[in-house]
Amino acid sequence: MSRGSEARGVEAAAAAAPVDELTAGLQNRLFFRLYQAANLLHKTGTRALEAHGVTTQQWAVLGALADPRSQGGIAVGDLAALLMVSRQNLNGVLSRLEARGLTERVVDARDKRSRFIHLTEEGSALWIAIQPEIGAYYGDSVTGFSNSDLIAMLHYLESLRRNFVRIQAEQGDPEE
Amino acid sequence: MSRGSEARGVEAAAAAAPVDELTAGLQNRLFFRLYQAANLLHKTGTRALEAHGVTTQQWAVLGALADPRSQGGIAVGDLAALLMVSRQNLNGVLSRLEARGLTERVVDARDKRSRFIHLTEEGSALWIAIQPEIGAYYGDSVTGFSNSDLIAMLHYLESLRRNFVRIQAEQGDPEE
DNA sequence: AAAGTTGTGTCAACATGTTTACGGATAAAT
DNA sequence: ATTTATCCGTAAACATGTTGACACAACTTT
Repeated sequence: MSRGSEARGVEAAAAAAPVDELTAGLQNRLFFRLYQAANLLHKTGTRALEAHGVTTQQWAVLGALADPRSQGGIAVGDLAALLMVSRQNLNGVLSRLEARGLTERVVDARDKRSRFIHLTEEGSALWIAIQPEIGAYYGDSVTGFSNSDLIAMLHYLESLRRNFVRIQAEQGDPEE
Repeated sequence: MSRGSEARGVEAAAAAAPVDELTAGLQNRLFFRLYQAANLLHKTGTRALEAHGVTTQQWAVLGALADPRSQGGIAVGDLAALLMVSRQNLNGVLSRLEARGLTERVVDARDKRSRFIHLTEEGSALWIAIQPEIGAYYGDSVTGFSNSDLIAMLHYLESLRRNFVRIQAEQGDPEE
């Protein structure tokens, strides 16, 4: 999380550290960049769709609901797990989307405890309408990336995510 | 932001899209993974340092202040720019750190408008004390990554970040 | 049938982020 | 010297995230 450690160097090989200085420096910079990139993703992404009043978090939800795998709706708990977000937080986002008439909660006939979230007509229309803007924003954000670069970075992010999920389980996450 | 588009396929080459389906699908998945990874970073990272009551955002700040380049303090505006965060938000984090006696605001002698933020003795001690935990957490998060992998991913994140910064400027960011 | 488990919704407290806006102090420019 | 610009702090309103705790309905198990 700190800015690099290039300027350290002096006490390089001291105290038999668990990882060497090079690796530690790379890790520090990697996580700091991830932190910066995440902040900028939400800031610039939300601003890119400002005209539609949709935040990055909201299109993550809309996108998940528009996915073919969510045909007929997706349960709240499953959606929260997919987005890696708490149920309480998701509820807030869903409330705002519902207030705009973009999503609905429908009680499952088989298991009446479960609510299936799905897009309304308006939600579907909005999702389709904002695709060009989303595409333009994505394209702009990965300027200079070839498909190979996209695949490589996707792979790294997926590895990182999997490690995070494992850590979360090891930390005894209640939602696991 | 949506879950992949592997299940689309049917209307593949329709409407002369600006980018092909493959690229669009990769971008969708890339940003969704980034969103997930960012959420998990804060959740698992903050929990990893729960015993010290330090959040990921707070160690980003502490790390920046502990950096040799911040010797003698760093101006609030510069720190906000470094963290890619608004001045108003940074103020809140700094207030909490100050309340715990970890950081201080010192008026610059040359430019009395400017406040130099720097670590207190306690802040420095805490930063040093949590290094093992941070290192362990980082190492755990990048399990399976070689140094080459770290460098490659760091490079991709840096490219992405640079694109975000450019977009932010194009969007007419007031803080630019 | 009674007891336990599960899925949701909600409330509260907190930390993090954004935006717009204003005020005060100081520096820089005319 | 007066205007102008810059840096900082603060306030307010909002969206996003966390946690813990409770309540209710409904499914499952005994």
